[in-house]
Amino acid sequence: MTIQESGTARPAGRPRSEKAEKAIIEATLDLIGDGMGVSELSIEAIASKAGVGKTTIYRRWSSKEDLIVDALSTLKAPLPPLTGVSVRDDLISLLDAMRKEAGNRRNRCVMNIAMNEADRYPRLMERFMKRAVEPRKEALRSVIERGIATGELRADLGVDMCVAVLSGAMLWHTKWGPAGDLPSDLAERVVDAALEGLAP
Amino acid sequence: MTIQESGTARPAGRPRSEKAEKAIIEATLDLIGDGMGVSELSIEAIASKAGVGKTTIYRRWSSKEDLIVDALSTLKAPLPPLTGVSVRDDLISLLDAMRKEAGNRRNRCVMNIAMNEADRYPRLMERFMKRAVEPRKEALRSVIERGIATGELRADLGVDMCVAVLSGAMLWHTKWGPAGDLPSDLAERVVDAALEGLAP
DNA sequence: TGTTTACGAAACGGGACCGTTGCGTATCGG
DNA sequence: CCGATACGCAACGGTCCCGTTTCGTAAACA
Repeated sequence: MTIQESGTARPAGRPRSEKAEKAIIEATLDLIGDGMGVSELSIEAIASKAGVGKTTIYRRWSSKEDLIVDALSTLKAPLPPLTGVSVRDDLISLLDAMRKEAGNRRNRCVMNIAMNEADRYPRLMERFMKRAVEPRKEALRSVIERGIATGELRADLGVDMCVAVLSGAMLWHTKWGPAGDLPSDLAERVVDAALEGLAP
Repeated sequence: MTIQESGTARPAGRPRSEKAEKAIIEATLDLIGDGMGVSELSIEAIASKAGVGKTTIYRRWSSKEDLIVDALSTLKAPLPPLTGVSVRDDLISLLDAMRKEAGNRRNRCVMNIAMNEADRYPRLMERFMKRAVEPRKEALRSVIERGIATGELRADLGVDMCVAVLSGAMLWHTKWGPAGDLPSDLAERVVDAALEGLAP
């Protein structure tokens, strides 16, 4: 037994390929992005698409769920910067970020997974929710709470109802709105409709 | 060749069992209700759950998709009666119907299928949308159009935006709201929040 | 150079379903 | 009773994927 040089113990032998690992994650996300559900994803398909042997996958992850958890974790969540000037502007920024993400194939299908398979893959979803959904929900909540504090929003509705109306309207458009990309002014129109109300 | 009695030609031999047919449809809906996606449904599982031979299924439907189309078609769509007095009351009726349906295990999972698998099973979804989604959307649209005509709703938003805000808020609650059944006054609160707006 | 570990490829036995076929039985009309 | 058709059941060969193992090769270190 030799003395390890630095703090990190460098194991003997050939090191694991970073490139293979990236390729596996990418292949996984690509397949999810092509509309695959969790149960339809097969290790063989991922390995084939990544140009990798199955062994290389099993060496790193002990189950399909573990792999998917790691793959989803690499999806970064860059929330848009908020000016903090008016609540209306910040809400538009947040909802417009939702619109842009909905235009991305990967993000859209990941959202599908989040909505459909939560029951069957609870710990996968728990982690994914924490990583991707909660930050957005929290950002929206904090803007709404600020609006309630400054009087820009009604205090009697509750934060959840405000979140529901705003993000629900965006969600509806991504799912059942006219086909094609969402119009670039959608976020602004949604916020104005929600803030001023449907009644005159 | 004998003369057929009535107009309907009664084929010779043992008639197909109505009971088996019902059992197959029920088993299919049950499995979907248990969270199965379309691709995970297997004919063998359906046959087993229905207490039926696979042959009995293949004799009636040539593909899994055909069976699912028929099964989904049996889900009735009893829209609530509308008083036609105030637009607000009719909107609450429609949204409360959504709330009640969301509490039903079968309907909830059918909704999941509609939202997730539309890309992969287009003709299945086309038929299902026509049968289950469109009538509700149309009912909502017609109430909203009436509201615009009578001046109870703003005319400048467009019908789609109103639909999005109202049903989007309900959709959000069913998916990401607090766990458990939706509160019984949810529809009323959603309608009031949407009509009067989030701003004071 | 030799050791150690990772690599891609291929093959394994096993399981789930597929869609089909044959079997013995049940249920209809004639 | 007879012919026709449907029934449940079991079995078929075929495909896909599982998770594991073996193989020859590649890349790190001593």
